[in-house]
Amino acid sequence: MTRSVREEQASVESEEQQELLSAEEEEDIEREGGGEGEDEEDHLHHLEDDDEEDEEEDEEEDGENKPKRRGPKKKKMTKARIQRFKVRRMKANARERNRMHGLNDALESLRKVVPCYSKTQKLSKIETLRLAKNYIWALSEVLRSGKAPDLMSFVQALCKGLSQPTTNLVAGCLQLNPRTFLPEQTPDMPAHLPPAGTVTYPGHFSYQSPGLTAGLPSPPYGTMDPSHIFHQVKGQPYGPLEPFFDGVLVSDGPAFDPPLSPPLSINGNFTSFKHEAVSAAEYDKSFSFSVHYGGGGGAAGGHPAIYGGGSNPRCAEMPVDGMMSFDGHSHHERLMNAQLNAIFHDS
DNA sequence: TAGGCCATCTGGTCCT
DNA sequence: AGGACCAGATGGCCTA
Repeated sequence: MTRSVREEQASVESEEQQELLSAEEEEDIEREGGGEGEDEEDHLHHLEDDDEEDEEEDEEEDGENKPKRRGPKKKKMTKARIQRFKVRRMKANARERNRMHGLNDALESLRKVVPCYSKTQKLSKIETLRLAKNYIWALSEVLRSGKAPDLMSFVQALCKGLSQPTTNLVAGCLQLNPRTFLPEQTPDMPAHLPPAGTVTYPGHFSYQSPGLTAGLPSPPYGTMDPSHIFHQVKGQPYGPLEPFFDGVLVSDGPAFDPPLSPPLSINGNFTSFKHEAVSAAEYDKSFSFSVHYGGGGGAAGGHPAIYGGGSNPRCAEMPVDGMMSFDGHSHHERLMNAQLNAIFHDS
């Protein structure tokens, strides 16, 4: 059953319960003070109620067989009490449903601002949270260090602690569209995006979150030049995130546990970034990374998990339709693709 | 068929 | 008292 069908069914059930609820409320009022229900008493008997009615009962029923219970007397559930309990329970259920829907909505919002958003292939709740945590951590590291990480370490930062399927999804997503991770402002930027929350610096790109929509909280991404984020730092194999990967670069699993509150420096000096030129020839030579990594060995062959996992449907058949995408190939995207090529081919 | 994921129900606890 | 929050239980759906 798809989620939408589920939700529809849930809403139908909810409506039915609303009707039932109002009907029972009437019934409750109608019956107030009358009747002594015996049928549903057993499983509701433990419930306490403060009604004045039925104060005296049950005392001699158990006799000496059971030890006397301390505390307030348990009161028998009358029909009216049962009805009130049901109404209360249904109200509580409805509230809980709404609460969980709100939680899910928030989670959906999070999915949209995290890399790899796809309408058709949604990340699970737990994976969304993990990826969001990694994303925040990686971006914070970039801000803190003031240096650009190489793409490899950035991707690995995103994938730390994620399941194999999600790792493959992230890797595949990155291959399909590197700018999904750190898009630049382009003329084809969705017009509905509000300028609010968009921080711009002279001479730099104004970064907007891929899935940012009006009404959503502004992610703390700030502004940065994507080419700086993804350029490979020569002589610096892992970039500023290197300490973060020491000893865990290849490992995959729950070992990853970055500090809960990474130092965040929003005053990072982005103007000190230098462009590292990638020639068009170099780009053309290496622009063929697709399909290279989907071998299917997973981490078994000693490779990082992002190169394997061909058995995973989430990787093998990447849903492109719902994926966040930006038309056209900008210079920056070509740079990113070139780096991706280098990464996936070198390993 | 087992396992993962999910929605929902439920009772307990805490807070206003 | 009532609502919010939480965690456990349960059952359905999907996939390998």
